[in-house]
Amino acid sequence: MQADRSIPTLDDVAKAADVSTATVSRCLNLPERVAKTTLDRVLKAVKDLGYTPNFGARVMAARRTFTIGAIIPTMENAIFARGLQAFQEELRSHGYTLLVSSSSYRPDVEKDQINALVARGADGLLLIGYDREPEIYKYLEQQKVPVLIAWAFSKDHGQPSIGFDNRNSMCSLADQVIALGHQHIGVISGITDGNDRATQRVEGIRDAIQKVGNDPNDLLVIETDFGIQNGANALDKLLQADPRPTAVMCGNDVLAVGALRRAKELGIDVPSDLSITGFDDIELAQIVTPALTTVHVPHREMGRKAATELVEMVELRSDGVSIQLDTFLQLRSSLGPASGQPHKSETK
Amino acid sequence: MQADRSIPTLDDVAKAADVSTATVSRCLNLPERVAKTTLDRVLKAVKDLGYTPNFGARVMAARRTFTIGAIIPTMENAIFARGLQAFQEELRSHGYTLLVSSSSYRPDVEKDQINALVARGADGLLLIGYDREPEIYKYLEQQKVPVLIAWAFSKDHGQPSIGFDNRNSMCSLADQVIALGHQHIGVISGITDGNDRATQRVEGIRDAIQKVGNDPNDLLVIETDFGIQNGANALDKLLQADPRPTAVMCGNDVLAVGALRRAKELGIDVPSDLSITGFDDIELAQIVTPALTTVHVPHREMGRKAATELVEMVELRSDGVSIQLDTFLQLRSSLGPASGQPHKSETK
DNA sequence: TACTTTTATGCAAGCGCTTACATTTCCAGC
DNA sequence: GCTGGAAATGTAAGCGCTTGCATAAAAGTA
Repeated sequence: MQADRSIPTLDDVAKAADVSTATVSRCLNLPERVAKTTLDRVLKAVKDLGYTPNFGARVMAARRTFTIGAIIPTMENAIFARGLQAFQEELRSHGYTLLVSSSSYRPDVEKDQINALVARGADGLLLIGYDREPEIYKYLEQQKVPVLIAWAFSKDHGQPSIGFDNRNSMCSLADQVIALGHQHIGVISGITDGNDRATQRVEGIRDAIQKVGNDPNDLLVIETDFGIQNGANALDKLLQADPRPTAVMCGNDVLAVGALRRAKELGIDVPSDLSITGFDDIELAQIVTPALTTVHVPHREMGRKAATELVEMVELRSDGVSIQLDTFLQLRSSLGPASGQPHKSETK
Repeated sequence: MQADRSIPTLDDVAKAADVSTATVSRCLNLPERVAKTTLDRVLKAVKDLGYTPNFGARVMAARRTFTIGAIIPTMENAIFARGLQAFQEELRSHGYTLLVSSSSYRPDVEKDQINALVARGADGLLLIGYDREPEIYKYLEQQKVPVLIAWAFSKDHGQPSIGFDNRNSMCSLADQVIALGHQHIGVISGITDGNDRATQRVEGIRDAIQKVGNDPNDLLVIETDFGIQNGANALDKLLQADPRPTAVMCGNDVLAVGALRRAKELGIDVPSDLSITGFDDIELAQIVTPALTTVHVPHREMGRKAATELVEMVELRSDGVSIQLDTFLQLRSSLGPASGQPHKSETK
């Protein structure tokens, strides 16, 4: 009961076990280089004193933390959660701890957090998307912290990344929408400024429009912050357009669910009066009624692979490779033929 | 372009600005105690070199990190997300950084993470619920890390906490369910072992049953892991019971949404054939069809208050107080009168 | 002008740990 | 019983920063 003595240090343990601090340190880090009997004695002392190594000191002396940092735009919903969970599990199996921060989609906050994480000695960083000030990349390079970008993939960026082609994926979905006869497509997008993923997705839709010979600039796009409510409000605006869109493509499932809800509130039937699509295929997408047509993103796989790759980078076995994952269309009932278009069940 | 020189240190800055390291340190930490001209010179050097303080060293020397750690059971869904977001925002306004880990509902993982966070110098910790090995509390006390428990409130525990009365809240909901004529209630609960919140919620239902003079031990309870799918599967089991329950009360909204989905798949109409209730009132609850009757928990308020209180504790202005928040019943359409019971719209 | 305060800076001692290198101990082999 | 090399342990020099104390410079004061 050495009650309120202060926190025990390596030194205390060394004294208790009657060895040098070096030996204690070795017991903790390279036990095989210590005689069995001393090991036992030291370990007992550690236990008796309830000793835990001071991380700051350890970091400083050993220059390694076995910590990986991740900064995601938001924790408020499932979009990043599933991938991150897989990321964490995989990291854990490699002996790393994950620390997460969320930036609320604000570049300045993200910058602070990158700083915080780096200063705290993160061995590596997982960041979402490419778009950020170049000086951040410069800083990271200078600090020699390996960075892996996730949720995006593009050949045009130097950074190693693991993700999928947001543009092409969305384009495929748009192809499908167009094939169903939709001429007037409205888009509810996340804020594209500083968000390459959102930008690419809108571009994908434009690509599809261009392919069929229409003018991509006619595309009706509403940008809005993240959130179900925002999706709902955006739909209102879209519905005022003339001609009114017959299909609304959303930049992500959350916005789509919002749009869906508002449509329901307004008595607009989905999909017969209006088609709505999402992107991500989060769990929510199959829960809502009607279930959401969306682009399926392999979140777990992405998280897992990101972890293995980042560990490789941290342990200097890799300079960082980029991996492209495949998405696929998840067709569900929220997408149907354009109203007024001929289709099977049409009676009039 | 002092290209690949190594990471700049305080020393480098001191040399560049031609002052002592102490002065540089002061410029960074107590700028008001430094002459304006030197301040400018030092700040310029800091900028030129792209200097960032080494956190480990700083922690070691100053014994403060301005970091708060939080360990939540899961990031995979919104249950903790909203509260945590508010928690983080509030912390940020006090100058603290939040680091989050998730334990996947596994006590051993949680223990590791508590260790990791403490070792990393977290100034304070936010933990969910009371139930964990006593030695963890002992360790935390020894390490002098203030801990605040959230998402639970009870007078029977020594730990300061901020939350609500899980038992009473669920009891009120059960009262309501019983008042609607439901005699056979099935329960889908999270795993109660090591989870006081889940335990309390089930107890709350038993309380309500007892109040009306029935035997609380007759209550049909299925425990299952977290997840929509698990909720769905649990419903299957519950439906095999004889007599079949007319109402299913779920330990949280996620399980409830799963049950709802399965009911829909089985062609069971909610609420006319079966009532389903949740707990938490996450966004999902009002998105599903029919919208979920649930217990509303003031997540944001809880997060915000937890942050202010924990900061008080960390800065030794408080020993930790416990705060109880109120929940309220959020009645929506997934709960109706027991089938076969007389009610307004009954025709036969 | 000489003397006391105040303000700005420097000096140097750690903070708790790791690790290269030095030293001691042990034991196989003769 | 000696000797040499391997194995175990100790010594001590940092890692990069903060901060109490000492000192120097500036500003009042009479």
